[in-house]
Amino acid sequence: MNQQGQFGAAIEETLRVVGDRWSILLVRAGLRGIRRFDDFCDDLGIARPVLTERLRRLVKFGIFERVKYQDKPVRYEYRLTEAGLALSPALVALVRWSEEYSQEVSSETTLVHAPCGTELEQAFWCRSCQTTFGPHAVKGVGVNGES
Amino acid sequence: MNQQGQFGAAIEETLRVVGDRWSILLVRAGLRGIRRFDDFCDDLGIARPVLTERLRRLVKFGIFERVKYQDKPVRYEYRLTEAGLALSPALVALVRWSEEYSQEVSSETTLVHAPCGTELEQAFWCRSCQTTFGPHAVKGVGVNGES
DNA sequence: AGACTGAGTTCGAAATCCGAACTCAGTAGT
DNA sequence: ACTACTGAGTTCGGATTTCGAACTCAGTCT
Repeated sequence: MNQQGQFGAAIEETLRVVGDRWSILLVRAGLRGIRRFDDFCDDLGIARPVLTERLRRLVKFGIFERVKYQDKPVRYEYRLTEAGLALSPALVALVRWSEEYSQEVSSETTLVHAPCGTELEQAFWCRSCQTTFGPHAVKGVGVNGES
Repeated sequence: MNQQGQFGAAIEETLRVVGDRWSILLVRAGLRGIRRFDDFCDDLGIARPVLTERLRRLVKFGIFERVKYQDKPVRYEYRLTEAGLALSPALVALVRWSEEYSQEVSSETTLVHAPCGTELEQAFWCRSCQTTFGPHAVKGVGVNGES
Protein backbone atom coordinates (compact mmCIF):
# COMPACT_ATOMS: atom_id res chain seq x y z
CA MET A 1 0.00 0.00 0.00
CA ASN A 2 2.41 2.58 -1.15
CA GLN A 3 3.33 2.96 -4.75
CA GLN A 4 6.23 5.23 -5.35
CA GLY A 5 6.57 7.55 -8.28
CA GLN A 6 9.71 8.82 -9.89
CA PHE A 7 11.19 10.05 -6.69
CA GLY A 8 11.50 6.46 -5.65
CA ALA A 9 11.46 4.73 -2.35
CA ALA A 10 14.89 6.16 -1.82
CA ILE A 11 13.68 9.08 0.22
CA GLU A 12 11.61 6.97 2.50
CA GLU A 13 14.62 4.96 3.27
CA THR A 14 16.74 7.97 3.92
CA LEU A 15 14.10 9.47 6.12
CA ARG A 16 13.88 6.30 8.08
CA VAL A 17 17.44 7.11 9.06
CA VAL A 18 17.58 10.88 9.33
CA GLY A 19 13.92 11.79 9.17
CA ASP A 20 13.28 12.66 12.76
CA ARG A 21 13.53 15.88 14.62
CA TRP A 22 17.12 15.39 15.78
CA SER A 23 19.23 13.41 13.36
CA ILE A 24 19.86 16.16 10.85
CA LEU A 25 20.64 18.51 13.69
CA LEU A 26 23.16 16.00 14.95
CA VAL A 27 24.79 15.85 11.56
CA ARG A 28 24.96 19.59 11.46
CA ALA A 29 26.53 19.64 14.90
CA GLY A 30 29.00 17.07 13.66
CA LEU A 31 29.88 19.32 10.75
CA ARG A 32 30.49 22.09 13.22
CA GLY A 33 33.05 19.93 14.96
CA ILE A 34 31.05 18.65 17.86
CA ARG A 35 31.93 15.13 18.86
CA ARG A 36 31.27 14.42 22.51
CA PHE A 37 28.11 13.20 24.06
CA ASP A 38 27.76 16.04 26.52
CA ASP A 39 28.52 18.61 23.86
CA PHE A 40 25.80 17.32 21.59
CA CYS A 41 23.56 17.39 24.57
CA ASP A 42 24.32 20.96 25.53
CA ASP A 43 24.41 22.26 22.01
CA LEU A 44 21.12 20.86 20.86
CA GLY A 45 19.27 20.63 24.11
CA ILE A 46 18.33 17.08 23.29
CA ALA A 47 17.34 14.78 26.13
CA ARG A 48 20.08 12.34 27.05
CA PRO A 49 18.19 9.11 26.55
CA VAL A 50 17.09 10.28 23.14
CA LEU A 51 20.61 11.30 22.22
CA THR A 52 21.87 7.88 23.22
CA GLU A 53 19.36 6.14 21.04
CA ARG A 54 19.79 8.49 18.13
CA LEU A 55 23.56 8.26 18.06
CA ARG A 56 23.33 4.52 18.28
CA ARG A 57 21.11 4.46 15.25
CA LEU A 58 23.21 6.87 13.25
CA VAL A 59 26.24 4.73 13.96
CA LYS A 60 24.35 1.68 12.84
CA PHE A 61 23.54 3.36 9.56
CA GLY A 62 27.10 4.47 9.04
CA ILE A 63 26.63 8.18 9.46
CA PHE A 64 28.65 8.54 12.61
CA GLU A 65 31.34 6.33 14.01
CA ARG A 66 32.02 5.77 17.66
CA VAL A 67 35.69 6.26 18.29
CA LYS A 68 37.62 5.66 21.47
CA TYR A 69 39.69 8.74 22.12
CA GLN A 70 41.07 7.93 25.54
CA ASP A 71 41.88 4.84 27.54
CA LYS A 72 42.32 5.73 31.14
CA PRO A 73 38.70 6.12 31.74
CA VAL A 74 37.50 4.71 28.46
CA ARG A 75 35.82 7.46 26.55
CA TYR A 76 34.22 7.51 23.16
CA GLU A 77 33.31 10.27 20.80
CA TYR A 78 31.24 10.41 17.66
CA ARG A 79 32.64 11.44 14.33
CA LEU A 80 30.94 11.87 11.03
CA THR A 81 31.86 9.26 8.48
CA GLU A 82 32.23 9.97 4.81
CA ALA A 83 28.60 9.07 4.38
CA GLY A 84 27.73 11.53 7.11
CA LEU A 85 29.69 14.31 5.47
CA ALA A 86 27.93 13.48 2.24
CA LEU A 87 24.71 14.71 3.77
CA SER A 88 25.94 18.26 3.62
CA PRO A 89 24.40 19.01 0.23
CA ALA A 90 21.05 18.21 1.76
CA LEU A 91 21.78 20.48 4.71
CA VAL A 92 22.85 23.23 2.41
CA ALA A 93 19.67 22.82 0.42
CA LEU A 94 17.66 23.23 3.59
CA VAL A 95 19.59 26.30 4.62
CA ARG A 96 19.11 27.81 1.20
CA TRP A 97 15.43 27.13 1.36
CA SER A 98 15.02 28.86 4.66
CA GLU A 99 17.02 31.83 3.47
CA GLU A 100 14.71 32.14 0.53
CA TYR A 101 11.31 31.17 1.74
CA SER A 102 11.10 31.05 5.44
CA GLN A 103 8.97 33.79 6.88
CA GLU A 104 10.58 33.63 10.27
CA VAL A 105 13.38 35.84 11.47
CA SER A 106 16.86 34.39 11.22
CA SER A 107 19.33 34.19 8.42
CA GLU A 108 22.07 36.56 9.30
CA THR A 109 24.28 34.12 7.53
CA THR A 110 24.28 33.50 3.86
CA LEU A 111 26.08 30.78 2.08
CA VAL A 112 28.60 31.91 -0.43
CA HIS A 113 31.16 30.59 -2.86
CA ALA A 114 34.29 30.67 -0.75
CA PRO A 115 36.80 31.86 -3.38
CA CYS A 116 34.84 34.86 -4.55
CA GLY A 117 32.23 35.51 -1.89
CA THR A 118 29.29 35.47 -4.25
CA GLU A 119 26.08 34.11 -2.89
CA LEU A 120 25.69 30.60 -4.13
CA GLU A 121 22.85 29.12 -6.07
CA GLN A 122 22.00 25.52 -6.10
CA ALA A 123 21.45 23.69 -9.31
CA PHE A 124 21.56 20.34 -10.95
CA TRP A 125 24.35 19.72 -13.33
CA CYS A 126 24.32 17.59 -16.44
CA ARG A 127 27.73 16.33 -17.32
CA SER A 128 26.70 15.50 -20.87
CA CYS A 129 25.02 18.76 -21.70
CA GLN A 130 27.41 20.78 -19.57
CA THR A 131 24.52 22.82 -18.27
CA THR A 132 22.79 23.53 -15.04
CA PHE A 133 19.05 23.17 -14.74
CA GLY A 134 16.24 23.34 -12.25
CA PRO A 135 13.93 20.82 -10.62
CA HIS A 136 11.43 20.81 -13.46
CA ALA A 137 13.94 19.09 -15.72
CA VAL A 138 14.54 16.27 -13.30
CA LYS A 139 13.13 12.92 -14.18
CA GLY A 140 13.34 9.61 -12.44
CA VAL A 141 14.09 6.60 -14.56
CA GLY A 142 13.08 3.09 -13.70
CA VAL A 143 9.43 3.87 -13.16
CA ASN A 144 6.58 5.07 -15.33
CA GLY A 145 5.82 8.75 -15.34
CA GLU A 146 2.85 10.92 -14.63
CA SER A 147 2.73 14.64 -14.14
CA MET B 1 21.29 27.22 25.64
CA ASN B 2 21.98 26.61 22.05
CA GLN B 3 24.63 28.51 20.26
CA GLN B 4 24.49 28.00 16.57
CA GLY B 5 27.52 27.90 14.40
CA GLN B 6 27.84 29.26 10.94
CA PHE B 7 25.24 26.92 9.59
CA GLY B 8 22.98 29.27 11.37
CA ALA B 9 19.68 28.86 12.98
CA ALA B 10 18.32 28.51 9.47
CA ILE B 11 18.23 24.75 9.54
CA GLU B 12 16.55 24.61 12.87
CA GLU B 13 13.89 26.83 11.57
CA THR B 14 13.42 24.78 8.46
CA LEU B 15 13.29 21.63 10.48
CA ARG B 16 10.70 23.13 12.72
CA VAL B 17 8.55 23.16 9.61
CA VAL B 18 9.49 20.04 7.69
CA GLY B 19 11.61 18.21 10.21
CA ASP B 20 9.27 15.47 11.21
CA ARG B 21 8.74 12.03 9.85
CA TRP B 22 5.98 13.00 7.42
CA SER B 23 6.33 16.51 6.07
CA ILE B 24 9.03 15.82 3.54
CA LEU B 25 7.16 12.76 2.42
CA LEU B 26 4.10 14.93 1.92
CA VAL B 27 6.09 17.33 -0.20
CA ARG B 28 7.37 14.48 -2.26
CA ALA B 29 3.84 13.17 -2.70
CA GLY B 30 2.84 16.67 -3.77
CA LEU B 31 5.60 16.67 -6.36
CA ARG B 32 4.24 13.40 -7.65
CA GLY B 33 0.90 15.04 -8.25
CA ILE B 34 -0.98 13.91 -5.20
CA ARG B 35 -3.41 16.48 -3.90
CA ARG B 36 -6.32 14.94 -2.10
CA PHE B 37 -6.57 14.09 1.53
CA ASP B 38 -7.43 10.46 1.01
CA ASP B 39 -4.75 10.03 -1.59
CA PHE B 40 -2.07 11.33 0.73
CA CYS B 41 -3.46 9.03 3.31
CA ASP B 42 -3.38 5.92 1.12
CA ASP B 43 -0.09 6.74 -0.51
CA LEU B 44 1.88 7.37 2.64
CA GLY B 45 -0.02 5.26 5.10
CA ILE B 46 -0.12 8.20 7.46
CA ALA B 47 -2.76 8.25 10.17
CA ARG B 48 -5.60 10.59 9.38
CA PRO B 49 -5.43 12.80 12.45
CA VAL B 50 -1.73 13.29 11.89
CA LEU B 51 -2.28 14.09 8.23
CA THR B 52 -4.85 16.70 9.18
CA GLU B 53 -2.51 18.37 11.58
CA ARG B 54 0.50 18.16 9.30
CA LEU B 55 -1.27 19.60 6.27
CA ARG B 56 -2.61 22.38 8.39
CA ARG B 57 0.86 23.28 9.50
CA LEU B 58 2.36 23.07 6.04
CA VAL B 59 -0.35 25.38 4.79
CA LYS B 60 0.40 27.76 7.59
CA PHE B 61 4.03 27.84 6.59
CA GLY B 62 3.20 28.40 2.97
CA ILE B 63 4.34 25.08 1.60
CA PHE B 64 0.95 23.83 0.54
CA GLU B 65 -2.17 25.75 -0.23
CA ARG B 66 -5.66 24.54 0.40
CA VAL B 67 -7.71 25.03 -2.73
CA LYS B 68 -11.42 24.49 -3.20
CA TYR B 69 -11.83 22.39 -6.29
CA GLN B 70 -15.54 21.68 -6.13
CA ASP B 71 -18.62 23.36 -4.74
CA LYS B 72 -21.48 20.94 -4.60
CA PRO B 73 -20.13 19.15 -1.64
CA VAL B 74 -17.39 21.58 -0.79
CA ARG B 75 -14.10 19.84 -1.30
CA TYR B 76 -10.58 21.04 -0.88
CA GLU B 77 -7.28 19.76 -2.11
CA TYR B 78 -3.72 20.60 -1.26
CA ARG B 79 -1.28 21.96 -3.79
CA LEU B 80 2.34 22.75 -3.43
CA THR B 81 3.13 26.44 -3.53
CA GLU B 82 6.23 27.86 -5.08
CA ALA B 83 7.92 27.61 -1.71
CA GLY B 84 6.92 23.97 -1.57
CA LEU B 85 8.35 23.26 -4.98
CA ALA B 86 11.51 24.98 -3.88
CA LEU B 87 12.12 22.16 -1.44
CA SER B 88 12.89 19.82 -4.28
CA PRO B 89 16.64 20.46 -4.26
CA ALA B 90 16.64 19.18 -0.71
CA LEU B 91 14.63 16.14 -1.72
CA VAL B 92 16.95 15.49 -4.59
CA ALA B 93 19.92 15.76 -2.29
CA LEU B 94 18.38 13.15 -0.03
CA VAL B 95 17.62 10.84 -2.93
CA ARG B 96 21.13 11.22 -4.23
CA TRP B 97 22.50 10.45 -0.82
CA SER B 98 20.52 7.30 -0.49
CA GLU B 99 21.53 6.19 -3.95
CA GLU B 100 25.11 6.64 -2.97
CA TYR B 101 25.37 5.62 0.62
CA SER B 102 22.37 3.78 1.82
CA GLN B 103 23.11 0.19 2.58
CA GLU B 104 19.53 -0.91 2.26
CA VAL B 105 18.02 -2.46 -0.83
CA SER B 106 16.08 -0.16 -3.13
CA SER B 107 17.27 2.38 -5.61
CA GLU B 108 16.14 0.93 -8.84
CA THR B 109 15.51 4.50 -9.80
CA THR B 110 18.05 7.10 -10.64
CA LEU B 111 17.47 10.77 -11.15
CA VAL B 112 18.38 12.05 -14.56
CA HIS B 113 18.35 15.19 -16.63
CA ALA B 114 15.06 14.83 -18.45
CA PRO B 115 16.09 16.10 -21.90
CA CYS B 116 19.09 13.85 -22.32
CA GLY B 117 18.70 11.10 -19.75
CA THR B 118 22.10 11.61 -18.18
CA GLU B 119 22.35 10.96 -14.51
CA LEU B 120 22.28 14.28 -12.76
CA GLU B 121 24.80 15.70 -10.38
CA GLN B 122 24.05 18.22 -7.81
CA ALA B 123 26.21 21.25 -7.51
CA PHE B 124 26.36 24.77 -6.34
CA TRP B 125 26.55 27.43 -8.94
CA CYS B 126 28.42 30.68 -8.73
CA ARG B 127 26.91 33.30 -10.92
CA SER B 128 30.03 35.42 -10.83
CA CYS B 129 32.53 32.75 -11.63
CA GLN B 130 30.15 30.87 -13.88
CA THR B 131 31.24 27.63 -12.37
CA THR B 132 29.83 24.80 -10.39
CA PHE B 133 31.47 23.61 -7.24
CA GLY B 134 30.99 21.21 -4.39
CA PRO B 135 30.24 21.58 -0.69
CA HIS B 136 33.89 22.08 0.21
CA ALA B 137 33.91 25.48 -1.47
CA VAL B 138 30.94 26.71 0.48
CA LYS B 139 31.62 29.27 3.13
CA GLY B 140 29.49 30.82 5.77
CA VAL B 141 29.26 27.18 6.50
CA GLY B 142 30.63 25.80 9.69
CA VAL B 143 32.63 23.00 8.20
CA ASN B 144 35.66 24.44 9.92
CA GLY B 145 38.76 22.47 9.27
CA GLU B 146 39.11 18.72 9.49
CA SER B 147 38.66 16.39 6.62
C1' DA C 1 -34.14 4.76 0.71
C1' DG C 2 -29.53 2.95 0.90
C1' DA C 3 -24.81 2.91 -0.45
C1' DC C 4 -20.97 5.69 -1.52
C1' DT C 5 -17.39 9.81 -1.52
C1' DG C 6 -14.23 12.78 0.48
C1' DA C 7 -12.52 15.56 4.16
C1' DG C 8 -12.09 15.54 8.10
C1' DT C 9 -12.97 14.30 14.05
C1' DT C 10 -13.11 11.59 18.08
C1' DC C 11 -11.42 7.99 20.78
C1' DG C 12 -8.45 4.95 23.77
C1' DA C 13 -4.22 2.34 23.41
C1' DA C 14 0.77 2.40 22.27
C1' DA C 15 5.03 4.48 21.28
C1' DT C 16 8.21 8.67 22.07
C1' DC C 17 9.91 12.29 24.36
C1' DC C 18 11.07 14.86 28.20
C1' DG C 19 13.94 16.53 32.56
C1' DA C 20 16.03 15.19 36.56
C1' DA C 21 18.46 12.14 39.18
C1' DC C 22 21.50 8.26 39.25
C1' DT C 23 25.60 5.03 37.84
C1' DC C 24 30.21 3.87 37.01
C1' DA C 25 35.25 4.32 36.12
C1' DG C 26 38.78 7.04 36.63
C1' DT C 27 41.24 11.69 37.82
C1' DA C 28 42.51 15.78 40.59
C1' DG C 29 42.96 18.21 44.80
C1' DT C 30 43.79 18.36 49.79
C1' DA D 1 42.11 8.39 51.80
C1' DC D 2 38.34 11.43 51.32
C1' DT D 3 35.94 14.39 48.56
C1' DA D 4 34.78 16.58 44.27
C1' DC D 5 34.62 16.35 39.46
C1' DT D 6 34.33 14.36 34.41
C1' DG D 7 32.10 12.14 30.77
C1' DA D 8 29.20 8.68 28.86
C1' DG D 9 25.77 6.88 29.48
C1' DT D 10 20.83 4.54 32.40
C1' DT D 11 16.75 4.66 34.96
C1' DC D 12 12.76 6.74 36.29
C1' DG D 13 7.74 8.67 36.06
C1' DG D 14 5.13 11.90 33.69
C1' DA D 15 3.86 14.57 29.44
C1' DT D 16 3.39 14.64 24.46
C1' DT D 17 2.68 12.36 19.87
C1' DT D 18 1.33 8.83 17.24
C1' DC D 19 -1.42 5.20 15.99
C1' DG D 20 -5.67 2.52 13.87
C1' DA D 21 -10.35 2.14 13.75
C1' DA D 22 -14.69 3.97 13.88
C1' DC D 23 -17.53 7.97 13.38
C1' DT D 24 -19.42 12.55 11.24
C1' DC D 25 -21.33 15.35 7.80
C1' DA D 26 -22.78 17.13 3.21
C1' DG D 27 -23.92 15.84 -0.98
C1' DT D 28 -24.39 12.39 -4.95
C1' DC D 29 -25.56 8.07 -7.38
C1' DT D 30 -28.79 4.12 -8.38
